[in-house]
Formats: sequence, C-alpha cells, structure tokens
Amino acid sequence: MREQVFILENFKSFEPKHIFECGQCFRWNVKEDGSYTGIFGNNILNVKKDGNKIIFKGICEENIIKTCTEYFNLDTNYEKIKDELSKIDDYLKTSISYGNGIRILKQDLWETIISFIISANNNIPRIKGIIERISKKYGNEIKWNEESFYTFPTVEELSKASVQDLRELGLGFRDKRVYETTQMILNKEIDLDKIKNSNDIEYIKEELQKLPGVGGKVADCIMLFSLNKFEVFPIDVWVRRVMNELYIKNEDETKVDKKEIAKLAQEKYSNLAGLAQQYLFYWKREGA
DNA sequence: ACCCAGGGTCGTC
DNA sequence: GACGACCCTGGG
Repeated sequence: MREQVFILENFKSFEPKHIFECGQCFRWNVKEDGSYTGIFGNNILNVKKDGNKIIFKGICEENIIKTCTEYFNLDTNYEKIKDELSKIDDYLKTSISYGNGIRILKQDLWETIISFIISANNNIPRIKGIIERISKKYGNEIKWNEESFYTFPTVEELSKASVQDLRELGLGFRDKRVYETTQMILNKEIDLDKIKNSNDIEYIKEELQKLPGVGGKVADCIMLFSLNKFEVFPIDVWVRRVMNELYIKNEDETKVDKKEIAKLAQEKYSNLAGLAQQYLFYWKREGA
C-alpha cells in the first residue's frame, strides 16, 4: 500500500487533541509536533493541524478521502450541533468552547465492544496499554516509515487467546469477559451485522448487554462511539460528578441515582445527549 | 510503605 | 434493588 495525503482547508470543528483525547478512542498517540498517529482497521494515519489546514497522511486500504470522511464523520455539521447545544445553558456553552473541536468517530463495532469491556473500573493509560498488547500479540503488523503498527485482531484472531493468555496481557478480572464475549460473537450467538443494520436503540442495547462485561454504560459507549447514536448518554464517574455539581448538588455524588441523571440528560439534551456528555466529560476530565 | 481511584459489571443477599 | 468484590497500575 502506498502513502496517500488528504488536506482539508478552512474546515471548522476539528481539533486533533479534542478528538483523540476526549476518551472515545484508545489507539491514537500524540507526537512531538502535536500531530496524532493512530491505527484503525488496516489504515494507519497521521493527523496534523497546521494553521487553517488539516493534513491527513498515511496508508489506507481504500481512498483516503473516503476513509477519513467516514471515520471522522466529516459530513456531520458540528457548527449546527454546537449552536443548538449552546442555547441550552451556560454550563454547556462553556464546556463546548473548551472542547470546540471534538468530533465523534465512527469506530469499528467489534473493536469498540472489546475496548469498552476493558474500560470497566479502569483508567485510560492502562486501557491503552492492554489494547496495544492485545494488538501486538494477536493482530497483524503494518509498517509505515520504519515504524511498526499492529491492527486490532479480528474475532477469529482474538478467539485463539485463552483466558489465561488474556490474564497474562494484564486484563485482570476482565479476561473471562473478553474471552466469553469473543466466543459468543464468533459463534454468531450475537450477530454484529444485524446490530449494525438496526435503527432500534432498545433492541441494540438489549443485544449488546447479552455480552459478558457489557452493562448499561458500556453499551451506551459502544452505541455512541461506534454506531454514532447521538441520543444515548453514557454515565461514568466523571459525568456523574459533573452532572451532580452543575444541577443536582447532592453532597455525596456516589449516592445520586443513575436514573435521575439519565432523566435529567434526556430532558435537557434530548437527541444530542451523547454529544453533550462528551463535551462535559472532556471539560471535567481536562481539569476545568 | 500505604492507600486510593480509575469511562462498571457481576454475583449475592 | 442495594452492596461489596474484583486485577492492576499510576499518583498522592
């Protein structure tokens, strides 16, 4: 595969740091020049913002423009979305100005399922390390500019890992969950194509939660970061914290019922709840 | 050295 | 429906 380049000029709502560090993805790493390099599918890409230009460079299986347009949701109008969300209240307005260049990626369903099973009661640096080790052991090597990258393993490739193998890669108690989920998908007990082709949120969430290690929050993340269901609202410790601070004001945030937060999010943010969640998450986590 | 918390889920009461 | 356990690692 040869290297391709794609340059966007004067494109609004695109900031690599915001996109890659808002917690939706785990395989993008910053370089010294502020650009990010990552691997998705069999594509390796470097994304650099230079003045009014966004430069995509790398090796893609297909046309780089098509690949980037899909992966970065370039056809989605974030200006319009941000305008709409900014009107809701000043908290959201502030969080949006903080993470103004966030875009939700369209990531591979299978990879996103496994990644977020690993995310349970875990921290981002460790999650990234685990996924990298899984890819190095069970994925395939692709070289670009003398550097080696490893694809995330396919279902078949990862199915060769035993529970013990996974434990040795540092998954901890998530080893069994990843193993069983992989087997269920391999055996077509859960049909990922059927999920991809469905528009029924309730059906999708129900199906995803049949997988070991996938509860409500992980299912929401999968739906948001892979299937781009912008109306779902994943509630993790950070979002619980910020929602309590801003609106609920309970003295003990751990006592706040998730249902109360979900209801509030639905009322306030409605069909853009997932995006609101992402701006709030990034704002809170980056130390606002 | 010790303790705590991290993009939660699961089994048990 | 609440409650504690759970692998492991970086940071206080």
